[in-house]
Amino acid sequence: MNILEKIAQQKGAFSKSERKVAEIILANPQTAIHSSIATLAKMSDVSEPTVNRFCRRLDTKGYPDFKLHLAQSLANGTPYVNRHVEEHDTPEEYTKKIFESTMAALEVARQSVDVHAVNRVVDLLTQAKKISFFGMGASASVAHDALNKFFRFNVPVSYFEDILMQRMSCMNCTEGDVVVLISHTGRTKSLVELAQLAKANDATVVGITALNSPLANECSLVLSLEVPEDTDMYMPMASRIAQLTLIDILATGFTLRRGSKFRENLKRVKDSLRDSRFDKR
Amino acid sequence: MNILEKIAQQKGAFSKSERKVAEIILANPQTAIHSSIATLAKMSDVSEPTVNRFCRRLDTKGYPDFKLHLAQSLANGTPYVNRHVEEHDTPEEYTKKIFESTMAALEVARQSVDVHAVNRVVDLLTQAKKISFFGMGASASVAHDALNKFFRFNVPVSYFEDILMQRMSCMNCTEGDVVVLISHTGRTKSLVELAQLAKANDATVVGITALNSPLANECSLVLSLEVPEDTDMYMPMASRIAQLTLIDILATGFTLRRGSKFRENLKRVKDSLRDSRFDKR
DNA sequence: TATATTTGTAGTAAATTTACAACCAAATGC
DNA sequence: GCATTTGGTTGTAAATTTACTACAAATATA
Repeated sequence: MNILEKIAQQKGAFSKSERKVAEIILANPQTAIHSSIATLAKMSDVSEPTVNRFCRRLDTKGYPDFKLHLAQSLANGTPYVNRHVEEHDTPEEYTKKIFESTMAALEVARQSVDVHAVNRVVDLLTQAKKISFFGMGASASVAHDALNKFFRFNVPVSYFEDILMQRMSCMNCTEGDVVVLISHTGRTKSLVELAQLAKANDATVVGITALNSPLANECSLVLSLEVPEDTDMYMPMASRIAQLTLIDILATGFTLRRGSKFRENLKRVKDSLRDSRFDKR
Repeated sequence: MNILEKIAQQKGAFSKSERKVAEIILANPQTAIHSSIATLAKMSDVSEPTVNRFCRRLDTKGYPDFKLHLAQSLANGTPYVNRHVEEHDTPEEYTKKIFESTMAALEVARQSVDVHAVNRVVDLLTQAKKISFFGMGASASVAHDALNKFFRFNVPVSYFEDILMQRMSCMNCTEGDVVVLISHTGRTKSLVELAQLAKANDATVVGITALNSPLANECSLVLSLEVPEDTDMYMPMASRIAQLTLIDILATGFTLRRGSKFRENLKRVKDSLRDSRFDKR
């Protein structure tokens, strides 16, 4: 794994002085690889052995070995690291951090995606008589987005915010219908109930959720995403972006499966929006 | 340039002993980065200073610096680029491409964000009496997401899908209200109308949209995002993700501006969701 | 107050670099 | 044709920098 990401991740487990070292390195990794242990110690305002201990804590043999790892992480430009926003960050800083954290989260998510599962879900979706997307809270907007995408495909697709409407929709399911349930934690009670309801009515239930969660256990098929979430802010951010990207992937898989003729149709759908827009200059 | 290639290229220009060093390094570079200058000298059957001179000939500061360069060359990694999905891509391929394109798009977006504008919008939002988010089509789910976020802040916030409701909401604006309009192209007629309506009623109109677009021209303040969009699929993908990230940034700026006491309140909001969830194992 | 954890000091070992001398080969002068 | 010079290459040894270990002081924790 990217060692910068590792530093950011383990920052909580470090001691006070070690954290100082971590800060300095994260703030300026390019400088770090060109510094000796003495220079870095001085920059971080700690002693040399502390830097050394810091390196060991990251499972490296020592400082030179650590530098090697760091250099490799930096090889492809600056890597994206999940850095938490802090109290006194300037707008410039938190803007940068959020963009980079989001990118880092996507990288982690990418590696955790089960491509075979994606393929099977695309299979299911292309054969579905009807597709429904449901999510609560932050995941509701993801479901909403999925609706937008799949609606263009001229497929019967539904999405409801209202719990009762969701229930009724799941009640009316029949074989061949696919219900996609979106939840980061997989512990939202009402979604688990929807899963049970839909399954009882012979629908195929796909979960975009955490593995082994109550929701996952009720699903026919689970697409799991591993996302490092910044809990300091008490708001789901990265998970939602990863879910949306997964929706993009499913939608793309769908159009590819349908072939080029189908995509011409998509263009017509897009063109139909022309009247609602001002002309391009 | 990759230093391994450089060694291979310059091999002719080396002296006899230096060439020996080159051979050894090219044969097993992985071993080289973990060896000291003494070990490498012994392996190549030359003296230590020869190795040092060899390093300098490659425009490095010395042996440690050379090792750093070598390590970077050995780090396997491809930078993120916007790669278009193609007709016959396997699920593996298009999954990878979409993730990478999304990350590449975020990187571009990050560089195009005007931090000062972000800061001013955060200013406006923290002082707003009421905040509204509107968007059509794909941007509707972004507005929806913004609602989710700002709702937690215990601020009067609204979002409507229905055009008439949107209109009425803008009609009822008064000074101190902020209306945030989201549109990738900035050419959606109904949004431009909303902007005019809101402005006529003394609301501050913020646009998350393209610069110099009809919508941008009606806004008090514009947050523009430059996003490379994959038009082959006829679906907005990257733009939406960038917009969401921008919403995350605004929300984060908002909480930071409100101070730590406010964030404790956020935690309470989050905790209040506990009853609707299954316990964590 | 006792104990564990963290941190720094000082000394040591290792590694890298420098300075210099030996060597070799080609070129020049005698 | 042989000695001498010159330029470059290589290795030895010393100097310097660098990283690490052991232990003690300081700090936090029970």
